[in-house]
Amino acid sequence: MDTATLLKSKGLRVTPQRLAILDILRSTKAHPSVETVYDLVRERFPSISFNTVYKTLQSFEDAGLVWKLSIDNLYRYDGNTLPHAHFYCHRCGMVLDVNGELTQRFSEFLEMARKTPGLKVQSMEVNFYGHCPACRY
Amino acid sequence: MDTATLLKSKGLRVTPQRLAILDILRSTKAHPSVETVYDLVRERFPSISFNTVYKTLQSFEDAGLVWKLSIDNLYRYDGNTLPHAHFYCHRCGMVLDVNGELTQRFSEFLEMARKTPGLKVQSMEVNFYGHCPACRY
DNA sequence: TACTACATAATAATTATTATCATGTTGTAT
DNA sequence: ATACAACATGATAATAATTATTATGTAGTA
Repeated sequence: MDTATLLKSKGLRVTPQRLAILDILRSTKAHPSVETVYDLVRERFPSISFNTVYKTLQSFEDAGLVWKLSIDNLYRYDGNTLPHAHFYCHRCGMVLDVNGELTQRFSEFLEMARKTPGLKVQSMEVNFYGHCPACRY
Repeated sequence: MDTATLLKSKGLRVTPQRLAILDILRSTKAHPSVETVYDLVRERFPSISFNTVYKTLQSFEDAGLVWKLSIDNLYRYDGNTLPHAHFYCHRCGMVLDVNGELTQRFSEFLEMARKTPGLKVQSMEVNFYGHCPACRY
């Protein structure tokens, strides 16, 4: 779906800044932090403020357009909201999607937790930590 | 095992502060933050510094005595280092262990991720988010 | 075209985590 | 028992990341 249409469909206003920010998240698999999105969007909007990026990402998450991940005590944004696990490299800080068999099991895991009496489970995060291919030694 | 013996077995020095801190973690299921451990240990050692608690917890984690969890961008310490999942209540901030069927599956999940080519997976965190029994409405 | 509600930008405050360094204490060897 | 080297502690400060405030600007709607 077209990015402007996507924003409208969630009842969000369409501004050049928002289009740029959402386009960035939709086109990367790098799971950028607010800071990184800020750096990227400044290439096109040099005068955009950090606060705008921060608040915009927040509203995107509230609308369910993006996934706000908490990995190693850092927030990272993922344009892919489908359930999947993540890997964090302790050496270089890179965040990768973990694909394969795990992804199918992911939802089963969530369903299992939802059966815990008393708990109202809204979301789930699965984070692996270690070294990525480039940093492996 | 006796707490002093446990410290020694990991090559760590035994001090009154360390005994108190490790005892706290071994006797609670509350997954306290550094700040909370600091508050608890001050009941017995009113002049202990935050830094001591912070550094001590860090060395405990390095020695594998405790588990440093990253949940909702906050570090929490768990005296139980056996693999298990956690639940975080967005309302009250409480962290609970998730027991049952999930715990057995936890290690399978880790093994699955370890099969991902190229990755060197060291650890794994599974965090559920939602409302706890007391905060459910 | 005008108007209202929301978005933006500049700035500042807050919170959590980590660092520095002088002094004190533990473990070990005498 | 004593002394000493290595590490722990406490006081303080710095850092890093996240969130708040507010005046001005713009999108959406009538």
